[in-house]
This record gives sequence, C-alpha cells and structure tokens, in this order.
Amino acid sequence: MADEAKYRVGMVSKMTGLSTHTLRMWEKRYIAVLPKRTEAGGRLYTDADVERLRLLHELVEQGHSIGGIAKLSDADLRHMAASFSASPSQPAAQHLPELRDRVMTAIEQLRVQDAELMLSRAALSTEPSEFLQSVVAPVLVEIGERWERGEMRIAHEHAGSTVLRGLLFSLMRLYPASDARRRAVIATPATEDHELGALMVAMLAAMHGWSVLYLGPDLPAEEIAYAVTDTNADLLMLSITNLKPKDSQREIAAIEAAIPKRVKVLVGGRAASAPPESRVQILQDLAVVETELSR
Amino acid sequence: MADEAKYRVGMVSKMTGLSTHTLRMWEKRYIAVLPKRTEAGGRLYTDADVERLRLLHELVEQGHSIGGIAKLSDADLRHMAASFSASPSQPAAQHLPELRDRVMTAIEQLRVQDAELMLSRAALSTEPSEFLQSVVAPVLVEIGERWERGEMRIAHEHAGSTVLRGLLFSLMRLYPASDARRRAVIATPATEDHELGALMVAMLAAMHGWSVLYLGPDLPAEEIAYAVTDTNADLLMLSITNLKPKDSQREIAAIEAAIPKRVKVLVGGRAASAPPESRVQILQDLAVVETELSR
DNA sequence: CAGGTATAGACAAACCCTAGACAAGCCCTG
DNA sequence: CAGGGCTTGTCTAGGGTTTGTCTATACCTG
Repeated sequence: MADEAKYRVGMVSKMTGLSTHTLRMWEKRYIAVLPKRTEAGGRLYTDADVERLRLLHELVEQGHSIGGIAKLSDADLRHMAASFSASPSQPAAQHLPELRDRVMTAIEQLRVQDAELMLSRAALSTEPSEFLQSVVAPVLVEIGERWERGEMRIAHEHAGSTVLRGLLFSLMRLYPASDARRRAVIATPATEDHELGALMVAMLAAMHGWSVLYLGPDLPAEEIAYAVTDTNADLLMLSITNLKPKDSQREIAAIEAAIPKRVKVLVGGRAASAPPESRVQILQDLAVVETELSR
Repeated sequence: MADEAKYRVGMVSKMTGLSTHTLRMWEKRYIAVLPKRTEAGGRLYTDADVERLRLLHELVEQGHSIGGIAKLSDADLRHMAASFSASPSQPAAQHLPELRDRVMTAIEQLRVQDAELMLSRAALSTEPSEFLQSVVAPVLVEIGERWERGEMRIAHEHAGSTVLRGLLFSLMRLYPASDARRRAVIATPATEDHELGALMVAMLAAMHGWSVLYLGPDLPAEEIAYAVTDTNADLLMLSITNLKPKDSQREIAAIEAAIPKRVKVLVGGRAASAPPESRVQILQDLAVVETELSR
C-alpha cells in the first residue's frame, strides 16, 4: 500500500540521528541497507530501512562495530538490542528447568510478582524461542496437568496464565514492527478461547520483524478473513488447542475459502486439525514456526 | 453538489498557505492537482483539491519531497499523514481528545502498531488515572457503541481491546509492588468475561503501591474467596460490566460469605449490583477508586 | 487603467550524488 | 608498548537535481 520507499537521505538522517555521510558510507561499505533510487539517483528509504538503521545505530552506540553487525538479519539485531538492554551483566539463569520449578512454586502460592520477576528476567537473557519452549510452554502444560489431577485450583490456573499472558504481551511490545511489508495476522478461531499459544507465536513473529496484527481468541471465520484481506496480510497463523477436530476443520475451511490464495496459513497447537485438501500447514512445534517465520 | 469547482487560485493560496506560484508549479511540474478551468483559462479548484493540497503541504512540511508524493492517491496521503503523527513526532498529542480520535482511526484501519505507539507514549506522559478516564475508558466505550451500531466489526473490537489489554498489562508491570503489606485481589466473577475494567483498576492499584494479585476474568466465587483468604488480602476488587443484576448479586453474596469480614470489597463497572445488606461498596467511577486505593 | 490571472523562462538556494582523502581509534603482533 | 594495519566517521571538491520564487509579457473584466 503506502509502505513503498519514500524517505530521502536528509529525512532519514533526522529520523535516525545518523549523518547523511554516515548513511552513505554504511551503504557503500557494509550494505547495511540498500535503498531504492529515484530516476536521478537519489536514495529512497522505506520504513523498514529506517527502523533497521535505528537498530544499528543503537547497537553501535552500545559498542558493537558496524562492520560486524551490518549484515545481520533484522531479527538478530532486534534480539541483540533486547538482550543488551536487559542484561547489563549477569550469568543468566542457565538452569531453565530449575526456573520452571521455582515459577510453578510461586504460582502455587499465588506469589505472582515473584513469578513475574523471575520470568521476565529469564526472558530477556534467553533466546526467545528457547524461552518459550523451555519455560512458557512447559509451565502451561504443567499447570494444566496439575489442575486435571486436582492438585491445583482454578485460581492458580488463572493466576498463572495471567502472568504468562502479561509477560507475552510485554515481550511482543518490545519489538516494534519494522518490516511493514511482511504482515501477519494471528488469532484463534471461534470458540477456541486459549490464547496463550497464539500469543507465543505472535511474539515470535514480532521478534522476526513481522508486522503483527494480533486479534486474540475466539474470532469467527469471517472476521479473521476480513482482517487478513483488509490488511493485505501475507501470513495467517492460528492456534488451536481445545477444539474438536471436526470444529477445527470447519473453521479452517471457512477461513481458507474467504481469503486470497497467496496468503500462507500456518496452524499450530495441540488440537490443530486441517480439513483434507487444505493448503494450510500444520506446525508441530515452535522451532518449525521459527523457520517458517524467518523466510 | 459540494464538489463543484469554486475557488480561484488566490483563494486557494489563502486557504492552503501555499503561494499562487507554488500552486501553479505543483500543477505544472507534478500534476499534484488538475483544476478545472474557466472559459478564459482561470483555474477553478474544488473542495477536494483544497483538501488534497492541504495534505500535501502538511507532508512537505514534515520533510517529504513534493516530487515524491504529488502523484500518490488521496488515501495514501492520508495514511502517511496518519502514521506520521503516530510515529516519530516529538511533541506527542498532548490533547487527549484528539489522541482518542487518532487511536480510534488507527483501530478502524487495523493499524494496531500505530495505536499502541500513540497510547503508550501518552500513558507515560499523563497522570495514570486521567489517562484511564480520558483515553482508555472512552475508547472502550466508543468501540462498543460503534460495534452495536454496526459501524465496526468484531475484528475491530478484538483488535482494539487487545491493544488496550496489552497496554494495561505492560503498565501494570511497570509498577513493582512496593508495599507487600497491602494486598489486593482483583478479578471478575463467573461468566463475566470483560476483563478490561478489572485491568484498569489493577493498574491503578499497582500504581498506588498495592501488591496486586490479578486473576483475570470469569472466576467462580469459591476461587475468588480462596485467593483472598490464601493470600491474606486486605482488599478485593471486582469488575462487573455485563452480568444481569441477579447474577451479579448472587456471585457477590457467595464471595462475601466465604471471605473474612475484615476484607474490604469494592465493586465497579457498568452492571455492578450488590445484594441488599451487603458490606460491599459500589464504585461509580475511577476517581473514587483512586481515593479508596490511596488510604 | 487596475487588479487578478495566465504562460514561459530564468535563477538561486537547498539538496543530493560520487570519489577520494584523512585522522582518530581499535586490534593484533612482535 | 610500539608500530602496522584495519575500521570508521568526517570532510572536501566538483557536479547534478529539486524546488520555490521572480520576471516579463499578455489576457480578461469592469
């Protein structure tokens, strides 16, 4: 839409705080960005370029050498920036299993502040996908299991998932969308009210530079389709953990029928089930999600 | 009727702040607008032309080059102006009503990043309670109204409330519990699934130094009572916006019967309704909540 | 004729381009 | 720790491009 190249070098200089000279040198020497050109040769930067340059600037000010980071992907840059601002210097909680236990204990005792503190510390000093896989997901599963065994009350389950929801929201907001051209819509189909899976992939997508529209849980098929079409998204991700296969298939089929063919659809979650003849892709775990997101 | 060509170049100059020379050059060189002519050759601009020229003028003052934007469609121009006012502007919208409108517009267009950016910026530069009362609550109400009038889709409602939820979660986590002796439990009774009111008071409580246990929406009475008792809380706050008076009263009575007498209970929200003979206090607006919290 | 407008051409200031030079800082090695 | 080499931000020079304004001349209307 309007996300084409539009900023000239002087404007980008003001936006990023880098001199026009530096901008040109970073391009010439390290190909940090590669702006389009006008017919007369003037540089034209996109929003994504500007965001990337901001990130690079920040990292350079933190002491990285431009030559070393200029070629990294947006996702890598974002990750570096995030983990720096979080870890002035600490050994990092290397024992994720232990962290898990401590978090579970805190939730059992309804000490949510403690749980939050431990989690957010760990989140910023750990690889995001690893954090999700080794901490968030297991904690969720364990809460579910203990609740089924009657070892935990609904109050615990609520408290725990609230902590995790809040954490994931915050993490998602940590990554400002940079690449306006890669749009992803993330939601949960009608009657599926478990949003944590969706939040996890939303966070991953944001971290990988996608411009994420997170719609939350329990959305009718036509609404999801509308959002995808209206925003001209390239990717739709659904999370399904609680639906019956029949319902899952019906909703997916309805959505699929109502969106453009070029939109890629990824479905994850314990109960994900696609109709036969479907183009959608079922994702088994978060690692696969990440590889899909990074291309 | 109103789109007749009416204004001559001198008039348009005064209306747009552009010199007549500039108007002619923009037409000749970039075809920014193409006004009708009188029989003798005089330019006649329409209201739409004037509006477009105003937009172009604004964007040029923001640093865009006229040559680069003159050919864009009205929609694109509007889009650019909107997202600019959201992103890298320094003075921020100090006018809260205006901010509200801009946020609503962004939500209507599913530009959640812009909405988020504007909101979080304003949140940090505004008194929290005023922010909630002048921005968050009105936006919520307006989304609800527009949705009921059929002017907004469920997708918009979801997108909007997701943005606000995320924001409130983040704000809540901004205030680490300072006073561990003043504990508050905040939740929404069974079948009440609107959690935004609860989140608002949770944020206020956290801001006032309370140690907050936020349990989220839709919690059975015995679970709320358990949490209050188990954490030895001094205060319970409930938010009820959607229940029938009968249900509201039943839930409150059940909770009240199961918690220690010394626990203060505050209930807020549009549909708050307490049983007769109840000790609970009904709070009309957020200002009252704040005075209650600060003692 | 006055006042507003029209066209075409001329200009200057601001902006942007490339290529090369250079100094300060960092890193490695002896 | 000294020196050589690499890295990196800044500067200069010379030359295009973009853009607002100005001038000169002419038309139309009352």
